[in-house]
Amino acid sequence: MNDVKARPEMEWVKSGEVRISDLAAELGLTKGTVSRALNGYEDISKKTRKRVMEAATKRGYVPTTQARRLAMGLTETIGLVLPPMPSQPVNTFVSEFINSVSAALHLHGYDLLVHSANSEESEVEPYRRLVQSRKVDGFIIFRTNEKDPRVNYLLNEGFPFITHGRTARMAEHDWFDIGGEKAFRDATSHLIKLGHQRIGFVGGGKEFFSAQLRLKGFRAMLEECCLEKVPSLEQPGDLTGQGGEIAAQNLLKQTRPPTAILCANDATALGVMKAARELGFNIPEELSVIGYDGIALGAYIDPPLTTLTFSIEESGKEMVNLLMRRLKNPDLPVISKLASAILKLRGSEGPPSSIQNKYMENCL
Amino acid sequence: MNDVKARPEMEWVKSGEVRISDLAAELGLTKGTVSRALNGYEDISKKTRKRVMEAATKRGYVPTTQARRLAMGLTETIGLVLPPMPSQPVNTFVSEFINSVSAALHLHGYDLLVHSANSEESEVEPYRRLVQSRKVDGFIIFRTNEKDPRVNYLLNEGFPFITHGRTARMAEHDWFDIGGEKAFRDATSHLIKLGHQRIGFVGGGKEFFSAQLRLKGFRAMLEECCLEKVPSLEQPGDLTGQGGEIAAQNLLKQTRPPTAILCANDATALGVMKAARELGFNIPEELSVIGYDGIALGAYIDPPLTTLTFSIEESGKEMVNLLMRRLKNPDLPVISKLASAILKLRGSEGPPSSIQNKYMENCL
DNA sequence: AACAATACCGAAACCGGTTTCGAAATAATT
DNA sequence: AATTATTTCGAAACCGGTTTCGGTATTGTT
Repeated sequence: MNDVKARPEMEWVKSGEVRISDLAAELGLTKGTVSRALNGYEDISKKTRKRVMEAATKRGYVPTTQARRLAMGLTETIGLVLPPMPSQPVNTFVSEFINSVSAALHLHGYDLLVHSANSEESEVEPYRRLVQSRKVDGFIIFRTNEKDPRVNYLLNEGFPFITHGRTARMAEHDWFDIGGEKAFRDATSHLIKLGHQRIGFVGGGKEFFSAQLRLKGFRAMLEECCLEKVPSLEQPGDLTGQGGEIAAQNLLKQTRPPTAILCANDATALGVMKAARELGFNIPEELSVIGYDGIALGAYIDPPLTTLTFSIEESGKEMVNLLMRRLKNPDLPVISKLASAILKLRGSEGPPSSIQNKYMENCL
Repeated sequence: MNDVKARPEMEWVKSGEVRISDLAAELGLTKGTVSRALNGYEDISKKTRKRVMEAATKRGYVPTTQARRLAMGLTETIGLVLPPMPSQPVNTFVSEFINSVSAALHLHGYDLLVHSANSEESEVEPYRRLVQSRKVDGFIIFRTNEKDPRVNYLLNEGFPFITHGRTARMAEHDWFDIGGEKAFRDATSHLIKLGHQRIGFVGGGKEFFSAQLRLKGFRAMLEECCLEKVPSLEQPGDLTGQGGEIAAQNLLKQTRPPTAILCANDATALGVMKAARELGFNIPEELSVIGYDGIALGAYIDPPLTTLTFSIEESGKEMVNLLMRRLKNPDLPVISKLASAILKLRGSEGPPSSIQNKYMENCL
């Protein structure tokens, strides 16, 4: 019907127009034989294999993915569902993560299907759809909650996935996480050594298990250093900049505000810094702030944000490896990997203006 | 082989296990009939259609995507190739964009395939692979260059795509862009009205056509206001924070540094602000800075970044609409949409410390 | 030289759908 | 009642590959 190709300067053959049957006909073979020749079966003579290979490259034959996948009964595709965006406007983590996951998957011949979650429907709906229509072989889940419906659904379904972050059912599924406890112990220790005694904490909501672990590390180090635990210094957050703002206001408007604030992630820290500035606190002279994630833009703000971090690229690579292992052998026992974050000092923390370390002297 | 399902609490049937042939057998029909019944063909009696529909929902039948797509000869998938990341660490634009595109595609029943570009190979290689293996029906391209190899390749191939940003061959392909000329005219005018006379500009590299247009708008407004064009005040950039830093140093170390700097995008602006601070310039008192993109985090830095912006969500939606139109009818004439950015004042600009507006008086 | 073993390839089924075509059954027309 | 038009569905081809199975040709054995 459309023989009007209408692009005269196109000289070389349009690629992707040659099918396996064309190759077969051209070579006087059947498509089965051609297929086996290309896929390295042993029952093909070196001579014909060579003929087939050469013809394939010469004609630019590339198998149609859809057909191959249908025949082989797999999709070679991994799904990644973006959490509803409005809740996390300030986040380069996502794109950096997508990039690393996509690159890692590509090494295994897999594609990445990115799906956006509609905030009006249930959280598991996108997963259900992708599973039912068999569009993916597995999932990469991040921002996991302690009790995560997505995890529940996929576990129930027996569908492969790996989470970024631990969950209440972490013994039943593969996961990758960064040791938030240890990280926050380190960060807290660092602040205490600088002389801070009233340290605030902005969390990530009870539902985020990993964020809870950060709180745990914070508390543990406080106790270890004999600093009293002040409930009002622990504020809930939601891993967003806005949540950080609100929490910071709650902290800094107190009669005895903290001299330092630890944040469950960098986005929160940005919000905290914004609120602190608006309330007239100088950072880091009057208030130290430490974040978590190591997003690249943290280096570009004033002052540069001190943060706890683990290479996002590494994370993606690691998760993909674990997931590939699972896909190759679904019956393997559950595996997990806990990476340790490092404290990246950049300038948003320092000694408090007035150092009163009597507690420390008593204790350490 | 694995009859050890090992999940006793799983009561309801695992979804996705029923094929169209199962349905057909159960109903005493052929799969062809079932298929037509489900897809609304007119040659099916209402009675059997109802039977089929009910059986389908009852058994939870969902067609296997791969098979359907193979049969229909389309992939219902759009490709998006991420540019190499190292060059743009500070950028939430990407994830926001992916999110909006993905959501918009979903409304049309399309999936988004995100591919990462390997910086070691040619820029078009990922596109070539996706085209040849027939994994996608079309592309969404962003960060287009004036002479864009990707555009050349796809045009030559006759493969559907839409660009975010104009190119030298914009008359030959669909595109969506934001009117950078007009936007920078507005921003420049705004600065001039505030009293600025020495205004710097940090560009996005000659290869980024849209960035060039922003420069054009800047120059046009300067001329319109009878301000002399100072070549040393126009610095090249690369749309990254680092590029912004370098450019800012070049600008601010001059004997007569500018009192305001316009940046080709927000990432650049962040770099400029960083360098300015390090050189001891107060923003906005001693230096006004204006960016372009409207990334959300701009609101969370100090001072909040004034920027030119157009809804990223709108952009994604608009581009998807144009692309869908193209896919439905490849022979339609080229179409394009130019949206206009708005100047979002947030605080990183203000009047210069010493106002000397003799030029303006002469001219306006 | 007769027979068994091996190498090599063709034929056909299959993956799970869609779509065309024609035949049978039913309804409408004369 | 015979003929024609419609409705409704079955049969089969098709999309483009992969994989199993069986049958020649070729080689190896005695």
